Amino acid sequence: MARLPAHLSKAPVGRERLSREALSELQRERIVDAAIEVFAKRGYQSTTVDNIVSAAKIGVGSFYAHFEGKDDCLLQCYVRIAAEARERIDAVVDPSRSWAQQTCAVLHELLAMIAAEPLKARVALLEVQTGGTAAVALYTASVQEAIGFMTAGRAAGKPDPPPPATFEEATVSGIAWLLQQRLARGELDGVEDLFPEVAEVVLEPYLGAEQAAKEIADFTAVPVGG
Amino acid sequence: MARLPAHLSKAPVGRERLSREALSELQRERIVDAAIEVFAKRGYQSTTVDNIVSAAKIGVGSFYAHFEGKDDCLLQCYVRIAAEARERIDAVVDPSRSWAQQTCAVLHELLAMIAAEPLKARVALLEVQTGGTAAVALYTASVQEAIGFMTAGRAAGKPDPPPPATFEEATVSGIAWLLQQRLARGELDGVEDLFPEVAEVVLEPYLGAEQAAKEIADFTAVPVGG
Amino acid sequence: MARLPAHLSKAPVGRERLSREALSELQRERIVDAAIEVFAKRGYQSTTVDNIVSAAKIGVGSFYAHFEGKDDCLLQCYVRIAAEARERIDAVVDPSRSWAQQTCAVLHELLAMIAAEPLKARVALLEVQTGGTAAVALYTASVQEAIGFMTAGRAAGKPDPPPPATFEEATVSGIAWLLQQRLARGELDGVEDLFPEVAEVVLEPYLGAEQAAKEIADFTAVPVGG
Amino acid sequence: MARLPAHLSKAPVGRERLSREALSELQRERIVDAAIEVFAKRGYQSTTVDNIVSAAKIGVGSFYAHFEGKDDCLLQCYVRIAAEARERIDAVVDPSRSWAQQTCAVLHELLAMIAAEPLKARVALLEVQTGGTAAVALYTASVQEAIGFMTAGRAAGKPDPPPPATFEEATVSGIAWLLQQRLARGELDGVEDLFPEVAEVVLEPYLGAEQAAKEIADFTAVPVGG
DNA sequence: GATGAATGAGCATTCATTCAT
DNA sequence: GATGAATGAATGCTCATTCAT
Repeated sequence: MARLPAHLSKAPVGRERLSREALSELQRERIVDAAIEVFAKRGYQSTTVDNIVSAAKIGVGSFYAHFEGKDDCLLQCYVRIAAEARERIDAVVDPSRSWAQQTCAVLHELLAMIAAEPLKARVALLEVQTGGTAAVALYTASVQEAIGFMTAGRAAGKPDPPPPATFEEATVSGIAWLLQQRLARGELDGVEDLFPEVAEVVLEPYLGAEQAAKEIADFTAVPVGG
Repeated sequence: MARLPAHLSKAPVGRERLSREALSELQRERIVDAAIEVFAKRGYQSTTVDNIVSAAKIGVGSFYAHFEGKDDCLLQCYVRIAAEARERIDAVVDPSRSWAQQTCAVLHELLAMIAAEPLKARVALLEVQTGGTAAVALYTASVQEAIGFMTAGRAAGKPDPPPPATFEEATVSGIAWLLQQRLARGELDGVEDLFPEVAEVVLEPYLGAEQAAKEIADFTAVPVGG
Repeated sequence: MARLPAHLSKAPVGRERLSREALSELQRERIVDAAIEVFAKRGYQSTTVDNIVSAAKIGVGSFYAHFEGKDDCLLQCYVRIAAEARERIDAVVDPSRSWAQQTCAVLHELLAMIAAEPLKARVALLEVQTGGTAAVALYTASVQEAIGFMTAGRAAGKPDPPPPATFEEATVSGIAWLLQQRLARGELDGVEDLFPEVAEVVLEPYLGAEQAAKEIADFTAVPVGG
Repeated sequence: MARLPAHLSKAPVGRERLSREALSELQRERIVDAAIEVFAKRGYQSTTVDNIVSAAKIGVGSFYAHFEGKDDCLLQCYVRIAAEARERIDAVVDPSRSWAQQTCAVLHELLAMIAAEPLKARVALLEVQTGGTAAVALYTASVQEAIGFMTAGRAAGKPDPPPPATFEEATVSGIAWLLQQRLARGELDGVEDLFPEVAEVVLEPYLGAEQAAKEIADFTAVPVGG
């Protein structure tokens, strides 16, 4: 079937239902894509609504039809990136495998995503910090989730003595920071090569150096957890 | 009492020397004090020069006589806080003692400072991040210095196997982040109680769990390293 | 009456074409009109953007949508006035007639314009001088053009001996100044009566007193060169 | 007698009278000198009081002790330059000589002064125009005086027919303009070489080309009117 | 008399947001 | 639904002027 121009495509009723609901959603996606790029390149604070609007090739009015304002747009960018990341990570984590292998898979995928889409990473890790209370809250929630996941390692590794209560928080934060710094400095090449180190930092306290190294080696042998 | 010529009217000789040169410096200090509070309470980005000026009870002109602009003001706030921190830490670190004890002293003093002056901590750890390139560079330098200090632990503890290359970076960043989060959430009570945990996170990888615990216990017994 | 879709609501076909493109141009004209008046009445230097904005009854933002700043606004005022003047002069000059008659026509029209629109004259002759390099350059170019036109009189009149090289420059400048002074002093009444004198000052050196007087009399008899 | 430092020189009563009155006057001269240079180099409008104060190496307070404000300072600069010019011209004009020779002497000295002190010329001819009503009025008065002097040529030359009423105004203005333009463009080299042309423009209408050339030649032979 | 720190009104400019078309 | 012209509050900053020392 030939592709019709958008303003004529509404005719078929089934299509219509789709149009109303999803056409708008499609447009929003387009804007979010453009916004992510602009936020990443100019920084949140010095991005103007006009910058986004120009990049997305829409009118200002359309922007405000989709977002409550600049804050909200950043929020939605974050939500989108987080959802994508979540999806990719879920696709890669095999719940039947050990916590250590799952952790390796998560970390590996995380680094792969950052390497593949540094602009998104920059928005999700860096710019979100300057986007006001709501954005920071969302980010913090993600960090908390990661902390939760990591804390499961205590059950898995039964470390003796157990690390202090704040250990997971410090570690997750530390890794997030590490990645931010690389992004801020533009040192993106080889982000993936950080995997062994990062994995070691996470696993060692639970499993001990020897076992941690073994798990990492195992994972590296068959990366996607297959 | 007869009015004396200006240059004679200030009895104590020392006072006069102070006048021109240092009176201005005193004023700058006053403004920096006010600015720190405002930056901490409103956030750097949403602080206006006028906010600072009102808080410091000076005219706008005076502000610009002391600072090149808002950026420069934040910079000077950071420099001031960093210098103070450096001074306090130097006062507390006894170079004749072991690396572990020195580290404990640094961490303990750091937490004490944060607990005592959370506003300054917030500016130095949080707001400085959104203050433009120069401010971030300064902050990064401080972090690097801390990383350098921590790396000295490798020689002290001779851990086998040694932690990965990025370990120190991740740990320093992690702790900075941890503290930032508490500050951001306003969870300041008990910041000092974090000392044992934080110290453990730092010492354990170099000294092992047992020895780390011992050092912390030793330090806690005679805090200021006396 | 039923509400029509926007693109049909403007009955005359020609109107629609005008809309987007020219409506903005129309607005700019309105602002320029207002700006000319304000510049003339307050002087360029002590005119604020706000003065213009108030006079034009627009928002500040609209001003900056049309002009790069105050400088640019003056520039555009000058360009507009110069274009109008050029148009009127072209309409009045008959290239088939003698240089002397053309010169009379130019001078006469010039004086008529000044008499009719003293505010524009004031901006074009006076305020433009204080409007920065670009504005002065434009003005200087106009003066040079006038000098070029006048120099053609050497071929027409074959004066013996010829006037000195700087004669035309001094004369054009002198007349410009004369008119400026009258404008500055507000002595605008009867500017047109200056025509015989001004024309004599210009023509005499090329044609001699007698012939100059004759040409002026001829012109005055049938002003618009008909 | 040895020169004492200024603050000790008041002792002798006679000196004291001088001090009070003239010391202040001397200071004012120094400031005016500095101000002329600054006005000439930066333009009146973009000169700040601070610029002048720095150049004159005085405090702001002293500036306001001598001048009512920036306007007044320009005014006094103009007055000073005009007085100097007047003095130099008076020194060079021999009232016993013919009007033509006196005119030559005036014009020659004028050009010499401009060549010798272009900064002063720039202030007196250019910057004074942007210095507000009072300054312009003063300048206009000078021009009027020159017009008066020139009009005396009518009696001297008995031109037939006499030039139009505005002739002198146009000529004086034209020459002033000519010189301004050279100053504005920085084309100062050879300003003195303009003398023959300028003199011809002024003399010719009264004396006719032949006689004018003769007077100029006579003057050039023995320049200073001796 | 001289100083310069302090003042704050005033300015040009930006940009998030609205709304008529 | 989409557009973008118009808005105007808000901001950072300058500089003429004052006044306590």
